[in-house]
Amino acid sequence: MNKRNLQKQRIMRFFIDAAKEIIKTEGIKNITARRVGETAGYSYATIYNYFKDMNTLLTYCAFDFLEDCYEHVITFKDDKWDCKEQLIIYNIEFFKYFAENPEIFKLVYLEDLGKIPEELSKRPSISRLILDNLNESSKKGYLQKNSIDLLLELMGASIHGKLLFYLNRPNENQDLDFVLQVIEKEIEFLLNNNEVKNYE
Amino acid sequence: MNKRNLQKQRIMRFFIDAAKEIIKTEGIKNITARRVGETAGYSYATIYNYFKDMNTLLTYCAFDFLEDCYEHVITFKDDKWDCKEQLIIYNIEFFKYFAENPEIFKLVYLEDLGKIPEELSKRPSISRLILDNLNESSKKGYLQKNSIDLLLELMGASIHGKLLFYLNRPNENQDLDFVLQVIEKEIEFLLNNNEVKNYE
DNA sequence: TAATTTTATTAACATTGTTAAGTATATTAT
DNA sequence: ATAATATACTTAACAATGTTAATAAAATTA
Repeated sequence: MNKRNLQKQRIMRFFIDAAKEIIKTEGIKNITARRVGETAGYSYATIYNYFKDMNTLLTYCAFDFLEDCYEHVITFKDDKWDCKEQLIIYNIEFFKYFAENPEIFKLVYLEDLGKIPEELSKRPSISRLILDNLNESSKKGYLQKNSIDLLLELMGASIHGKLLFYLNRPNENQDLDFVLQVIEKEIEFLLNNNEVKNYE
Repeated sequence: MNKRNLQKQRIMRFFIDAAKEIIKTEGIKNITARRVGETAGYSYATIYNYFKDMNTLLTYCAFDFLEDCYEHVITFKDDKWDCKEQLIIYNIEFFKYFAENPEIFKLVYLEDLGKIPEELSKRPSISRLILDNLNESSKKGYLQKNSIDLLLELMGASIHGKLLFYLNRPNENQDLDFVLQVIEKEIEFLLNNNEVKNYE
């Protein structure tokens, strides 16, 4: 019976959207089953008819946010850019998305969500976007082909590490624009220094 | 009255050690005021005579663990190593410390500890250790002097990002030895590719 | 319309961090 | 040494939380 399923998906969506809204405004620490229920227009206990527990609901939110992030970044894809510039833009916009939504970062990357439902694991990923770019950059001679994997891993780890420091170290109080500049410089450093020497 | 203070420090230590033990064994999610009190040999309410709240106690634990981590890493300092090898060893041992103690990583880097008491902010830091090494590596010609800051930042962000993925992605189930190899390769990549050309 | 299944709510429970009130212990003054 | 006082600790209580069970309401089917 497919109608059943559609209706179920819709109600789930109410709860997910309610939870996302609360996370963005009140923060991950202040989300409660009761608040989600109220915002969604249901009793708090109804959540448990649709999600095993709060953690499961939060996991849905996390993957939803990841998709939102992808949508944000892909907005800045433009063929007018040279692929090195494009790579920098991807990284900067990715960083900005979470820098402007600290609570989303906390949910997606810092929260212990436990086992992830398989259905959620396969979605369009930014990692793929960067990989494609690195392949193109390699063709253009910005880096050696056998460095692609290493650079993908290195850039990914680095930008997440930076976000971790930027968002979880209230004392240090880093300036966003400065961090963005550092990101740009690092990427230029990584590509320039591994440029294929054509004259060899 | 200094005796008072000494006694106070001692009781605080009981609670801190109790909390650290619980975090290591039961995990950060399963620590409760009541358990800490019991393990320390006091009532749970006594904690509040020594710490403003649980978060403050956890913050003390976090900085204590950071010191333990430093102690662990410094163990592997040895003049027999070339400074590039030494740099790899520092990074690998740092990674291993948290890889073997996931709950410590969660507390130190992922937990939202709020404002950090000033007294805790100044401790021997691994970042300093790496910086010294990079300066030495630069003298030996493994990298250019004006790349030191960038590499320090890049390596630091990268290794924390890797830890984040390694410890918070139970589905992906990465192999520790493989990650350690990647770390080694990345450092070699970063130093080799920026070697100062002496013949220029 | 009656019977049944599905969906949602209310009430209750155990656990949590934290506080206030009270009790024991140690310190000081006489 | 004993009374007065300050310090250290505990017990009891509170409100908030996630979750479940019992119950009511609504929708579907017969």
